[in-house]
Amino acid sequence: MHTQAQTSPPFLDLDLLRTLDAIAEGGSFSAAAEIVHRTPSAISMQVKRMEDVVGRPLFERDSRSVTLTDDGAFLLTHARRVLALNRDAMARFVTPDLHGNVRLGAPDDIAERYLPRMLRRFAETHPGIGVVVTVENSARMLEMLAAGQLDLTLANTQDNERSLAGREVLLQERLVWAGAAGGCAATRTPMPLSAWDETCAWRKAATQALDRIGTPWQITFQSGHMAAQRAALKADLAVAPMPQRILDSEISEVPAEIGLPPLPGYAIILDVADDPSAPVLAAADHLRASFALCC
Amino acid sequence: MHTQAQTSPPFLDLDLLRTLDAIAEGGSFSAAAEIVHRTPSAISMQVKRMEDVVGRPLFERDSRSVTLTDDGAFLLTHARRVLALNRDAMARFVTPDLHGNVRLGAPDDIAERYLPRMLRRFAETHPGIGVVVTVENSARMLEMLAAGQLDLTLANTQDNERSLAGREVLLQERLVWAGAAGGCAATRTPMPLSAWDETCAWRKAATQALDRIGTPWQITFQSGHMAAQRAALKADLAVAPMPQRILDSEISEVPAEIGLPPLPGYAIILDVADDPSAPVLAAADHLRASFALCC
DNA sequence: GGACAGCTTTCAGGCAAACGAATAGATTTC
DNA sequence: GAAATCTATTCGTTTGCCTGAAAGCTGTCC
Repeated sequence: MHTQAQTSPPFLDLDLLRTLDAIAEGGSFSAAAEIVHRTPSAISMQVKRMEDVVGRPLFERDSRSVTLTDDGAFLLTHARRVLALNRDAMARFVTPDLHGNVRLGAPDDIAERYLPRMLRRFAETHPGIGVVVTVENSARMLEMLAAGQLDLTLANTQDNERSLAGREVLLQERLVWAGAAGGCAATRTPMPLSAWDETCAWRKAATQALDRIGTPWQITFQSGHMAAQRAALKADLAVAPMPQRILDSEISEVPAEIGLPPLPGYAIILDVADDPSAPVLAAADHLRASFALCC
Repeated sequence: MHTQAQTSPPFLDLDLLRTLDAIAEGGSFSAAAEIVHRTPSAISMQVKRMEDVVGRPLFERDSRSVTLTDDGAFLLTHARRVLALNRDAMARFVTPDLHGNVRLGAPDDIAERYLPRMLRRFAETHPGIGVVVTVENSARMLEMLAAGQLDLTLANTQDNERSLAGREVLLQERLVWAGAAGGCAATRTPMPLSAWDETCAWRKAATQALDRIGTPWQITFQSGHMAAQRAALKADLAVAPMPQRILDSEISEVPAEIGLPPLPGYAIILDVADDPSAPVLAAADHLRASFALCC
């Protein structure tokens, strides 16, 4: 017997997942074949094996080109997570004694909520690399990156086509109207808003949405610190556009009955300076892996 | 040439990682062979291949038994993450159209910090299953489970033999004395403690440890909400027994010089009602996978 | 001390996967 | 409209991994 006992779940080998990723990247089986250094026939058979394991088609064959099915797309995001995780782990062995400093920028909501965890694990895999974190607003950090003052940076941005063009997206998420649980700030006129400064992507999204439906608003609280923003919301001083994930027992989404306009999504992007050093590349890979997992 | 081009990083196939996990679980190559339904010789060769890829020994051979090296242990945690991620993704295909509701209980520190992420990914893999979360203290939730008001629950407990007997442990962690970074609350007499109510496993562990060395203490802050606890710590109002993972830039471990007694570990357990439905089993599996990943 | 029972490892066969070449289909090109 | 060129797939051949048997090793039992 060579079939897996049904006690252990089926699994797709990394080899197959890498092929899936290559197909998505290259756009065709033959392009993928070059990427993974195999023949097109091998790709074809690997795809067949994958479809066999999951029991569902992963591609729609147009006899000219192939496109991912929903199941294929799902498996692709899974594949990318696993591959990033793998790269991250292998870094410990292939680049054992990488040394140097990495200057990383991050907006404070990310710096506060995600970076501690992520950088702790990075220190495990890359003990020789020091990370210097600069916390500023997203626009300022992109400037610093361009000016050579940062090696790589995370940033928040709106998730429309124009903003994301050519950018590497780590996370996309819906913005919601957040306010004190049970609070009434959203019912006041003009509506009190808490926000970062004018460059903030969330602020722009919120004010544009309000202007579109003609709701008057007013910035009543402005701070560059997430903690201060949260305090303002908890005190019911204002409402604010926030990523869904910051909601907790004290800060909740403003009920739909209030009639606030829907907010667009936003994205966290990763931007790396030109001609990055090996430590910078390692840090970038680690961030990719961490975000792929922890969202 | 069949060696990987150096452009693409080396990788260990899931097959090999599963073997590594099986060795750790079984304690020997031959035990692992039974687990993965292979012969001992295959295990031996797989290990050799793994060591070849990473370029370092993963096991120390005692000629009687094998023990993991540091590199091996590192790779094992990586392997378990990847395997859990895989099981989770495969659930979409092996249990395609599961429908129903799951009533899940969780203490608020877990509900606030972990569940949002975990449940979002669960919704991806099991779109037909709705999850209703109840947040209460751990003791109350075990009662509700016994009363049939919950289908499964997470709970905090001390990690001694008696508490864990027959329980499924998802996470074990050290408790530390947490206080404001640079704060002095721990030096006051009696020592001000922040804690949950009397049923809380952490509180019991802390007060017992203090009583044992005769340090006077006093509960100066009591709340059923994690956020409120954190606020009390940040304000240097009190110290509290906390899992290590909640430490951040504002809340840090009380320095050893203060002389506080060592705290026991604690555990997060998963308890499932008798005769669970298929959706409940799927949710339980997802929680297992998520916890294996996120710590 | 010798036989045994564990363990890991090595060494010959079998089988599944990848290669290379050829096939089939569809769009582009002149 | 026919050749050219791009796809994905199928057909034999070769390579790599697993199996099974046998060997080396080290403690244990009688």
